[in-house]
Amino acid sequence: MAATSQIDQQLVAELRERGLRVTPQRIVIHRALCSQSRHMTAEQVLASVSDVLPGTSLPTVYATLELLEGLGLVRRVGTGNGAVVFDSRIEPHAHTVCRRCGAIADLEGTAAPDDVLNRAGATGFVPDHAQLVVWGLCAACAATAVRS
Amino acid sequence: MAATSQIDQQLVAELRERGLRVTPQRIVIHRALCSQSRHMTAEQVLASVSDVLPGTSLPTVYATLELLEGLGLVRRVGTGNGAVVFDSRIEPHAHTVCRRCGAIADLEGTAAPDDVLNRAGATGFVPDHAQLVVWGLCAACAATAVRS
DNA sequence: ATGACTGCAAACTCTTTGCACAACA
DNA sequence: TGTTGTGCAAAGAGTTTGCAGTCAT
Repeated sequence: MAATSQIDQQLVAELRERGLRVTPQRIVIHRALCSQSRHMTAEQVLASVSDVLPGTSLPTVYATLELLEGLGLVRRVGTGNGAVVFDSRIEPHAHTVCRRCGAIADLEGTAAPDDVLNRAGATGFVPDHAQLVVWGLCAACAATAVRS
Repeated sequence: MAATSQIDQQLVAELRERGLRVTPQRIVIHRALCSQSRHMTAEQVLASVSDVLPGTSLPTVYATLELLEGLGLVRRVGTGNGAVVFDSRIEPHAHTVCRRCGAIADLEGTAAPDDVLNRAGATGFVPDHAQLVVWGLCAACAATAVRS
């Protein structure tokens, strides 16, 4: 694991600070999430990681994703159609999900309103993150749907 | 299926209009979702339905929930922690999900901003529904967390 | 040296599918 | 009466668990 990039350094610092071990798998999985196009499933992470670190197993991927989520370096996005993807973008942003093909895309410049967090807090709930998912048809699927 | 309530009538009308059959299972499953406390899992729906209609099967519950979702009478809410629940409230409203105990609650008076739908539409995406989920700790879990 | 982490295999949960029977229209 | 819908059983996908060996510290 040479060529310690800035991305890696952040992870290593977080791990060291908590007395957790720095392993090649954790480095590579974190890199995969940060560098690849976003919204990766566990399977996609494994595929990406396997190029660099053959033999890596799916249980390790899941364990590491859970760890990274706990460190706040990765977000889990659940769409409700059964798909769960992991996103390395921490800043609040919405996602669009196509009902037909399942494609997930970022929606830039759309944060969940503070209003919602405040309202949640008023009920005694302690919010830490808001996730906004927009359902519908992506441009490609909408085009074919019209034709039918 | 006597005692046709207003809830039932809406379902029957929708089914008839599309040439679909009106079956006891569909009536009872729809009633369960509308009358019970909200956010039911498929298993919970089955349990509730089984009191009235013993022998009802899980595949039928899933098929009917999918049908009702297609009719717009029920919403599927995916939280990302693996739980998928069904909600009979159609009006836009947010949900809070507890990271610790998994409890799901409604957040009144919080619709996803039109802004988001407009922005999604600007990308060619055809939105039909926005789902807003707030992650954090529910009041009960937050209280015990502080204590530790 | 020692204890945490990984890999393998298997188990587990949730959901869907195939097919024969039943029942709505 | 003709299909559509249901129930049963089994398959399928995705994720988690147990355990032995390995590796970071």
